[in-house]
Amino acid sequence: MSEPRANELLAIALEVLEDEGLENLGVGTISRRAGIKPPSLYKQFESKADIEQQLAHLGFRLWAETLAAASTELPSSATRRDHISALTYAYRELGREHPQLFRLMNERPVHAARLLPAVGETTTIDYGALFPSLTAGMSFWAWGHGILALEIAGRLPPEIDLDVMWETMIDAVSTVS
Amino acid sequence: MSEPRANELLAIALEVLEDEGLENLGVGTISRRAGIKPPSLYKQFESKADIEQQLAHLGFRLWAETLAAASTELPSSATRRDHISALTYAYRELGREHPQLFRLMNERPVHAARLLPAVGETTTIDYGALFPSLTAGMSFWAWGHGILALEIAGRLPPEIDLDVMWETMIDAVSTVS
DNA sequence: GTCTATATTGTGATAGAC
DNA sequence: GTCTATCACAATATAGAC
Repeated sequence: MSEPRANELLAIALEVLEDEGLENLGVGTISRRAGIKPPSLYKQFESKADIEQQLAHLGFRLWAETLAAASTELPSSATRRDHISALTYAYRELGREHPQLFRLMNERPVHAARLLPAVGETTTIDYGALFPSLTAGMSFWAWGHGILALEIAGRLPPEIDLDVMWETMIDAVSTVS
Repeated sequence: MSEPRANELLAIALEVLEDEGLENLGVGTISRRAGIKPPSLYKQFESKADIEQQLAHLGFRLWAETLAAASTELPSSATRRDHISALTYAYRELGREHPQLFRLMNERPVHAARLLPAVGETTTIDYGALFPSLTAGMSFWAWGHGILALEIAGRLPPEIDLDVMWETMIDAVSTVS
């Protein structure tokens, strides 16, 4: 199921994902870059869907850990705005470093039952203290998600200032009671 | 290039897109539903990419016209918040009625040069009067886009209240100077 | 405008030998 | 863990007859 070799191959799959794009992630492209033949992949993974699921899992853990680190690294004097700002920029940076992984994680449904146990352990942020409600917090998350998704998709005109778009978000979210 | 028959086939392609999903839109599925063979499609369209581009074009026109209508239908006594609210709900409704078209339009770059002439004519909303700047307006658009994208992708937990997410957005956007 | 026939390429996946 | 060989499809696309 999860021999050491599987982790190597998963790292290679992640490279392929980012270098060649979500739609070109397949057993052919992965095995080619790994220097092996497609059938060899099936000794480590059950199917293509299995590979994608493990990549997504890896992504959710990366996101959770990175955001938690960004928040806990702040001095105790940090304001609520500081926390929102730090989380926002960490989120943006993750998306820019792993745009295709971001797509893999967010363009399809998530099977929470299989995912949350492993990810939940690394999530130490008290979102309830930061946002008026879970729903409001999710709405703000959708804002960041939307900016990132549009940027990654190449849907924003080149003349607009992305930094200002993010600042607009941070300002608005920070001033909401 | 654009005989009457092409419009019929484009309407059928739109049905296929919504019924079978963006990843299953192809010359096979379209021609099957049209009751013809794949080669016949190539008399009306240059390629699969051509079909997708025309579908996207149709989508951008639909969006522009529907949003313009939602805004101009308001009474002259309507407040700024009324306009934002009307635009938001129209946008949400469009995405819910055409989720796969929404994906087709937004998950890939847009070739503005080919698209904007036809769409621009139908856009009669003065966004400059509604939002503090073009960039801020785009940021708010990204918010709606994000909520819709996450809803369509099935990424939101079932227990959260989508209406409240949208209201959170409308409230925040309306109170920004 | 439609068809048959075909070309080309690619996909995910399995069996079984080494 | 790796390979060769193969399967079963499905994809976009073209040529040319009707």
